[in-house]
Amino acid sequence: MDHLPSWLLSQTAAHAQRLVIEGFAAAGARGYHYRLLDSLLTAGPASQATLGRRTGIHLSDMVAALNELEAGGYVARSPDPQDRRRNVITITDAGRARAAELSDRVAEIQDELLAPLSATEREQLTALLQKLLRAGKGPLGSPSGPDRQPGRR
Amino acid sequence: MDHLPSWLLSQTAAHAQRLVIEGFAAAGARGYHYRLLDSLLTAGPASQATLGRRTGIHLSDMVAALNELEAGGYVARSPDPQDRRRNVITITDAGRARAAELSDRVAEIQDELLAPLSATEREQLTALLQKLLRAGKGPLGSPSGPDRQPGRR
DNA sequence: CATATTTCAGTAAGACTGAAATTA
DNA sequence: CTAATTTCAGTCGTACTGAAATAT
Repeated sequence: MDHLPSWLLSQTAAHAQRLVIEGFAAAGARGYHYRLLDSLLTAGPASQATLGRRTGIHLSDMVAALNELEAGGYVARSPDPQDRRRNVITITDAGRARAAELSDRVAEIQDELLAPLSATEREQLTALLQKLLRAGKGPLGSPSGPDRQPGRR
Repeated sequence: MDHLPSWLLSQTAAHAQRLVIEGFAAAGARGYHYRLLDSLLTAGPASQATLGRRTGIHLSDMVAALNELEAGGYVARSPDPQDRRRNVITITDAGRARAAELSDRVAEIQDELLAPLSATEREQLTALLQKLLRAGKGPLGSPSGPDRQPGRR
């Protein structure tokens, strides 16, 4: 049983998630919040659909997660004048501060999680997981670029 | 974001779990069932509490999972005459067949999951996850041996 | 017409908390 | 008394399905 990669992944992921939840709970945050703020910071404002593609968060979960971030003043939702189906999500100054705060916690969590591994082993693990993920997600890797103008016809 | 080990673990584990759920759904099973049957096969009959320690399944979830296995005729629950608080869980012949069936599916799933990795990389990944898990679970590793006679006083 | 986006209601497996009843 | 075991009722974060409403 402890030779099955799928089981090992579930268990280590559960362990990692325990640490994340524990680390974020004190700040009243959860994983989705950090994922979204980080994506907005590093890749800029985007529609909810694009955010979903970038972060792997389901569009149906996006609504509630953004509601929470908006209620905290960490992001702003504004209608896109170019495409009135869309909301443009922008990070606020408070959101930037929040992202920095959560980023610190995340760094601590990685250290705690990876404590049993050497620096070389950590890099190996990261590389292996990335390889697994990139290949597993989709044959073409789903570009997930910036919102493009939809074909007007 | 895709440099954070905790995030990579969540994502790869989610991917693995999609495969497992998909593979087991056709057989009307879920992960807990396989974990329990495998533990009964390889480590023998046990009380529910011991099974929980061996499989990492919560005792509060154990009840429902064993109910399901019992309803399928895969395990038998019988009171322990030595300690009337306990149930002794035993795998049946049907349970052994079920375990073999699920085991085949699990093997297929590992192949699909690990397809992007070479044999050496698969071993590396397994070893790294094991190291992470053993160190992370508990400083002393929680022996989880066979049911011992409780102190009679 | 088909497609994309946002939203809502509900489901699911896994992991957990808290408490009750029984027995050691 | 304390401690262990089984059971039940519920919560939680993550992930997903299906459908509606709106706009392209």
